[in-house]
Amino acid sequence: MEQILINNDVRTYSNDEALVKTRRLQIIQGATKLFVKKGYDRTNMREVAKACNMSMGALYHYVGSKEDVLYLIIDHGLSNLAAFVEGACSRLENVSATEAIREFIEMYYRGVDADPDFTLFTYQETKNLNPSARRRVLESAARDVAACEGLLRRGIETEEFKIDNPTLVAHKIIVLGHMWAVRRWFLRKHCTLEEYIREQTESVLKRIVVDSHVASNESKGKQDVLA
Amino acid sequence: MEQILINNDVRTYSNDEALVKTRRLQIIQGATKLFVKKGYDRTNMREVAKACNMSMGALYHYVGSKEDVLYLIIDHGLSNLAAFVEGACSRLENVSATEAIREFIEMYYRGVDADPDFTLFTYQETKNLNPSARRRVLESAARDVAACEGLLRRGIETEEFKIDNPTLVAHKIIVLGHMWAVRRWFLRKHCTLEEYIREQTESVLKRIVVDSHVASNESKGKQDVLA
Amino acid sequence: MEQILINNDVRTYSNDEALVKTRRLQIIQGATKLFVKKGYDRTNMREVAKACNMSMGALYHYVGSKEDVLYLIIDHGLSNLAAFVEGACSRLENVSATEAIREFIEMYYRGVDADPDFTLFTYQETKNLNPSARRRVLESAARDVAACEGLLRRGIETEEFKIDNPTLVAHKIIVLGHMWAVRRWFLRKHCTLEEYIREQTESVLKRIVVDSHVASNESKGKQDVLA
Amino acid sequence: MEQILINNDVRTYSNDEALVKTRRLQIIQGATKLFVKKGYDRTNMREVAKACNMSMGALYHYVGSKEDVLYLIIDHGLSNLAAFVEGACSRLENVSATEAIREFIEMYYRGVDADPDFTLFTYQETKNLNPSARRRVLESAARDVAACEGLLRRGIETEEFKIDNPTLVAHKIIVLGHMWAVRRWFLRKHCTLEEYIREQTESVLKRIVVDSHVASNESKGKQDVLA
DNA sequence: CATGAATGAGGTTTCATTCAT
DNA sequence: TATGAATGAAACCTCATTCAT
Repeated sequence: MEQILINNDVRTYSNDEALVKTRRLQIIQGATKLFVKKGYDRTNMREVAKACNMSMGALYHYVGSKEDVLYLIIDHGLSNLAAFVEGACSRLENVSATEAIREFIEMYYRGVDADPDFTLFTYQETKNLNPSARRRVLESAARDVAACEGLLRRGIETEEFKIDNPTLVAHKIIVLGHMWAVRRWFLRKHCTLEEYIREQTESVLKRIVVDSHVASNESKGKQDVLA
Repeated sequence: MEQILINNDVRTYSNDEALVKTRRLQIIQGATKLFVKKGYDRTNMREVAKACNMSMGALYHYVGSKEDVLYLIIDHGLSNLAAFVEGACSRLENVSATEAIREFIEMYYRGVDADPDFTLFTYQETKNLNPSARRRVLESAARDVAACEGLLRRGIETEEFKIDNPTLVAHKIIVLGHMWAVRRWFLRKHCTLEEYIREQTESVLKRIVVDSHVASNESKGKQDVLA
Repeated sequence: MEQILINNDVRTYSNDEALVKTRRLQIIQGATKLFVKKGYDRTNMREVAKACNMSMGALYHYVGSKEDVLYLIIDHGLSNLAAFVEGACSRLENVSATEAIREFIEMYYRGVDADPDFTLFTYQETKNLNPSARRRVLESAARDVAACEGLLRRGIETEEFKIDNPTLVAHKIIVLGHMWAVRRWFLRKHCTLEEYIREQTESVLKRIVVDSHVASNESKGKQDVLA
Repeated sequence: MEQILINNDVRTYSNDEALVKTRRLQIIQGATKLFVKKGYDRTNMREVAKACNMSMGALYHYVGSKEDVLYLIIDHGLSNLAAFVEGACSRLENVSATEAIREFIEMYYRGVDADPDFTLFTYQETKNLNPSARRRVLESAARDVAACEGLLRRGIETEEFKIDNPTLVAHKIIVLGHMWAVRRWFLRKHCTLEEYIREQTESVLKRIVVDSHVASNESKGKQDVLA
């Protein structure tokens, strides 16, 4: 009888961790494309195996179930995005709040754009996850909002910003980033990523920067608006 | 040869149009709840029939396939929302552009809130529609944006607004409305619909109203912010 | 509670015999066309009702089941053909055996041609009848052969014919008549009914007429062959 | 995208051609018996699977649909019969036309007798095939007739035969072969295959052989008739 | 006598998962 | 470690028949 191992909450029959990692990446890449194109439920494991250049048996060596594949994909995407966010925040500790928001938006939106399928995917398939996995996704999403909110609150403390409900503003920043992926079919026809980033950035700053600070940022802001 | 009647591109075996309408509404109401909760693919037709208080046979009297149910739901929701939008726009012909945008946002967001399941649903299940039905959904979504864009352009002509890319702004107004439904699980915890509407309204207006007009609207705007 | 009546082995709720007859003819005509085109099993009762200009309820007033419809069709066709055969035989009592066979073939083949759908139908759908109805069909078919065989035996007795196995010859005459309907798709392209009848007639007679009689029929036979 | 392999226009999920061949033969044998006994439409796939000693899933590994099973059966039977016919014709190139027809009839009828279910089947179920498969069946049937007609025309050229409409005669030879299978229920009671073959052979030859040749074949012909 | 809406058993087909090789 | 044939439960959909109107 073969030994059953659990690695990262997902079953495998292999105890070669490096191999498991490699194969699972292979699975994530193959399956994401399919799931995004056809939807999770409309894709069967034969197709997944094919897209990963594996046999069905091999697939089930590194994964315990179809839902595990979904979980791996989402887990992978969330980690990537979380790394983006963490990296951004740590690098923004020493700039002005205004500049931090500017940079955060730019980085987050570029992070979404780097793997738009993943973002679209979370909007469409999160409901198919089991409750605990779903909670993880939602918590992760909330974490992004919280990170952004942290920057906003810093600006409030330094009196650069005046915001009634920073959570709401942070949330808006985040979801408008997601929309760049989710509404690609529409936005692609009407603007570039750079335009989109500038529009959301200026819009947010105009809403939150207190008047006395506007003056100091005027030159840069004006350039953007006039560009 | 086969006795197949079509209403609205959806097959029925009945000639009684009123009955078809009633039963289909029954189906739409029963199925939407289920589909939103479990997802379209995870819900089977036996469950749908039960939720509609019908037998399977009766269900298939008024509907040709499972996908038809999806189509009916989306068609119904789009019609409702389109009616909202049209109604709004016709009533806003004689007010100032600023006031029109205020009212449009209020009405659209309340429209979304009236049936949040439907909006969430379109974000999750549109991909399961056949190409022609999917096109209809996307066109309808584009129509909402266009309606809003029309109001913005009116403001530009009257020089109330100054906007670089009105399509982009209109799109933002619309999707932030959708987000009220899609991200309910988050937003419910942090604000009411009224707050959400006010936040997006003020944010947008601050971005687009030209300075000389800000003065004239100042009293009202201040009230909002301070409320 | 309505009275249940049986008429001709088939259930009806009506006791107006004339009406039953009319409606059933209506059913036979409507259903035969459909059954021949799509096959008995592929045709549903909704389609049958439509083809008969009846509601489903009306259909079931005059017929107890779908199989009853099949039974009525086959019964009707067999009666017609049996009448043909009986009529033919009675009119042929006083002619020479050779002439009788000539006329029998002509009449039988024309009988088949008068309703080719029915003959095709019996070859395709007899197996769908219940055992007792199926036995009736087979017996009826055997009766046709027996009638023809009777004419052949008459010729043997009068020494017009010399036949080893009259049953076999009679059977051939009958099935070649059926083939005119069953293989219509092929024969239509290569001959007319008249040619077909002449070919089978001459072929049979050449096989069975004793030499001394050939002389007496020579003039007519030659004409046919040379025609 | 989907891993669907096609062999012979019929879907399979297996790459192992030999296995596919084996399993399909298994399916053909199991299903033919059932389809002939109960009819195609009255037989369900569960029964087919059981008759083939397979699970439903295994069945659908080697076949894409129920209609595919029908198609495989008919394709298999047609190939067998075509091989018979081709073999016969090639071996008959160097014999007299009379002898060729004798042998052709013998071989064709024995070919029908080797798998009478198949012939009966084509008469009953061809209509259930999709148009393109149906055309193949009809073309194949026409090919048999054409092969026979070729032999007849050879006899006409060598002046062994005199025939007005060789197509019609060839057609008769073929369908009377089919009738041995289709009307087994009748013929079995009245003659053996050998008698049936002799009867049709003599009948045909008497019809087509020109008088001067009859003499030369007289001895053999007489033997046959008297046997 | 006539209607056609309703029923629900049973049909075909798919697919996640296992296991012998 | 790797393969892919096999399983069978469960999905969608049809349709003969009944019965309230």
